[in-house]
Amino acid sequence: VSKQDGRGRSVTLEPVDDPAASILHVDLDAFFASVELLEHPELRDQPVVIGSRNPRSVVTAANYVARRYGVNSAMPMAVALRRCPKAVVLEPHYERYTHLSRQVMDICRSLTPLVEQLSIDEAFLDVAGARRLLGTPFEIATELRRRVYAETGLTCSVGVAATKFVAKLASGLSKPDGLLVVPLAETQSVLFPLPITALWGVGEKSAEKLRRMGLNTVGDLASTPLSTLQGWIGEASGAKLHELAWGRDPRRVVVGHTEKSVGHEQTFGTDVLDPEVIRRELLRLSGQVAVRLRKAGLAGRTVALKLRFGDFSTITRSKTIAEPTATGRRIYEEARDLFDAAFAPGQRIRLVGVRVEQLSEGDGAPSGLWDDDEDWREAEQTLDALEAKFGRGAVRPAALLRTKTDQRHADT
DNA sequence: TCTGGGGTCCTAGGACCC
DNA sequence: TCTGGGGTCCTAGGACCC
Repeated sequence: VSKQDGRGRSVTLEPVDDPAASILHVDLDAFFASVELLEHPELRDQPVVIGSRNPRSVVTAANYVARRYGVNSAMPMAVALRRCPKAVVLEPHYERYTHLSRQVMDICRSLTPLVEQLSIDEAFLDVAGARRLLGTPFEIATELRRRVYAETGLTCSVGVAATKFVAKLASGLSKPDGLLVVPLAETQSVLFPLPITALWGVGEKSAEKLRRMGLNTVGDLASTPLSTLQGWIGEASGAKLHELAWGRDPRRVVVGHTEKSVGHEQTFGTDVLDPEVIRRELLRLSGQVAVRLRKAGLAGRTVALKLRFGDFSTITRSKTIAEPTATGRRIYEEARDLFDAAFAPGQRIRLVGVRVEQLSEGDGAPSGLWDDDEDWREAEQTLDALEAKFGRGAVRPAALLRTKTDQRHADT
């Protein structure tokens, strides 16, 4: 079968099989947009863009009709609407996406336990052990695509190869609604003609650097001596890219995934000059981060603050503390101190973010007294108000917690 | 009408230790 | 007597991915 991909290139799809190619990469097509179209089938042939209405928003997803106008994810909404004024803009509904994502992942897991979820709309499957029960990887991929469509109404693309990287590449080449098997023996002939940006980890900056060195295709990169490459782009990146260019990728499909950091950030509708507004936002973000940490049973030792200024320049400041924490109060205190040290009056703040790193399985969260997150938030707000009145450090959180608990007992 | 929010990984310098 | 090499941790910045 021969068909066109999203960029008008011709892609050949063959029902080939190769025992060495047992890794599947599943990728839902234009996921958020496709989900919204399930609810609005009448818009199917119109350009549809997902994003919020606020003036600083970006495109989170675009259907294939909109992409023909040059509209893509991460593009400022203003630019997207300039390119495609007739685009229908729909607000995102994350609960729907999460729900459908779960359905699709369940279908994957019914085929093999070796499923590694990469993001909300992507997963790797290793079907080496499923061959005798379910058939060749090609047959399994076909069945997977059939079931995803039958059970959710969504189309997906699947790449099949011997490695994760090539499988992911293959799903991208087959998009939308495609299936592409790259047998081990054909890996290099598929890889070498592709532009260097096809390599996982080569974005615009690296591509520009490599092009200046005369490298335009994956094949060019493969034939560059490793040490030369490392001299240009660094030890680790050089080695990794060189391996990928030859189609070598030792990463296995792993089922569990441990988070390394948890964070939240917020861009203001208009830049903020008042540091008190920033501190309030820091308190809110710290609380959100803490809630997520406690829900995951985690605590962290490093608190990182992120500030983006009116001119879009961005700084980060971080502080590592001795004991892991998962309380909004503690996270906020560090974030606020970092902010106070970094902020100079007159600066316009566009974005503020809080992230907690160096996570461990945490008894950093005091449990028992306050395991209810609503109570936490309320306590933190109360504390904030008291500090505003009596000054920082004038209120002992422990005392407040006790008072609050006593009061609840009294109410009961 | 110019730039979201969630992340991961790498680099590089300095402090510190053996 | 003027300065090695290996390792870890911390901090800041940046590229990249979805």
